Amino acid sequence: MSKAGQIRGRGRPRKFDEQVVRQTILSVFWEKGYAATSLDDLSKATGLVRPSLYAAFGNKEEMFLRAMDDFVIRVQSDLNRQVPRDATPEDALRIIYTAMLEIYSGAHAKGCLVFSTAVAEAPAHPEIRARLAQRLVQTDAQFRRLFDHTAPGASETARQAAAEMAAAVLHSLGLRVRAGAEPDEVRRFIETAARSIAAGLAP
Amino acid sequence: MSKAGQIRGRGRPRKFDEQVVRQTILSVFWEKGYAATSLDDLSKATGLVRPSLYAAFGNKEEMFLRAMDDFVIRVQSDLNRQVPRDATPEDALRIIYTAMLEIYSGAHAKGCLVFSTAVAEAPAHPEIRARLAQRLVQTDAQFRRLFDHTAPGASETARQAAAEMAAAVLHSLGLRVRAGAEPDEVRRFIETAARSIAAGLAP
DNA sequence: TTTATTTTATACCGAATCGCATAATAAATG
DNA sequence: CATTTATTATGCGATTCGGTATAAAATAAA
Repeated sequence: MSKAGQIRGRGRPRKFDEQVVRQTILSVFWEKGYAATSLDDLSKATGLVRPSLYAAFGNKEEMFLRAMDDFVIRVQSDLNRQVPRDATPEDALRIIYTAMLEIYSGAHAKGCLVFSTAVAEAPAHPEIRARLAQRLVQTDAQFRRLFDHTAPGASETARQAAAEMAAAVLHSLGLRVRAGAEPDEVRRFIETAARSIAAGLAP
Repeated sequence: MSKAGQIRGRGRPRKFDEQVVRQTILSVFWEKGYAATSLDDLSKATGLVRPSLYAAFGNKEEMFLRAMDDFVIRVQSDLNRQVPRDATPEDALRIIYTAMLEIYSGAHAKGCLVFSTAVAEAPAHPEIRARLAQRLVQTDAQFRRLFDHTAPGASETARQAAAEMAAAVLHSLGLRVRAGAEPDEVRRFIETAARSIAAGLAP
């Protein structure tokens, strides 16, 4: 309860910033994965003692679900900032994939919190699986909207096919970075993928 | 040591079949993931007591590495059995993806042991990461060879691009099944993917 | 000041973890 | 039969795990 933070409540004031702590939790899960992250890890990283973490964010799974949300928010805002409205499909894909490569190749964390970390926990945690499934359909839909906008001349089936291929490339991108692929190698992969997906929209 | 099994050694004979136990270990890791699988789980499933597991297969990470190998062997033999030598690229992709969907949609286990489970452990376990990376390049190379054989008329860059796209679709396939996508939905994804990749090889 | 409320700090719980040390057992070998 | 070797069975040990109970501290409201 009382996560508003706006109005100072009645009792003892918190000595932490909820947004900062959420970003810290995200970074720990991102770096170490779900199972390998202990509540002690989170406690040490955030400076909050375990009962405070529970009171503020619930149990470990709820913390991870929040981290997934925060991860998606960060990615989306990054993409919205970088992708111009009037790009060609090929350029848009190049920009998106390059931005994702940047995100996936962070200082410590490697790969995607959703496509590489959440995926492993999906069988055991229905909530995580549901969120992952939701993310997959949203990604398909976003690419679909991108192509509806940037390649309105292409057929509907072509746009749908391109969207699914574009999503597949994104999934593969996360995997390749997580596996430690060389950045140059990944950039080449991005280039050929953008080109061949766009080719399916041209004629 | 003494894994040959061919000649009965000197000491007390094993009362388990190594191949059977390896398949059991694979199925447990496949179903529950790496971190969520305890040595007790493996012990119960195999009927072997923990020290016997250690003596025969090493520690948990070594067991998982073996499971990865066994998984790949099973997949490869399945594909070799199903993919005809003279198929078109489109048919070959359809057959391969459909077979993989079948494998990924097993009774209990859902998804790919390599692309969904090993991926999560890659940051913490260099050996697993190395094997995952190796698997990625081998998959690319296999699709490349497939297209070299089934679409010799296409340009080299077209074949290479198609191979990388085909691998990306495979990675995405594992994710979608793991996330609980409906089989019909996945089959439709397979169909459009096979078609659009093959289209890039035709002209 | 007194009371109510919220957060923090300390300490603890029971369960589960991996790995191993040791002893009992079963076969081959001399 | 005695010895050697390999496997199995028992059990522990030290640690870590997620989660919580309880008390101390800090602020607002009465």
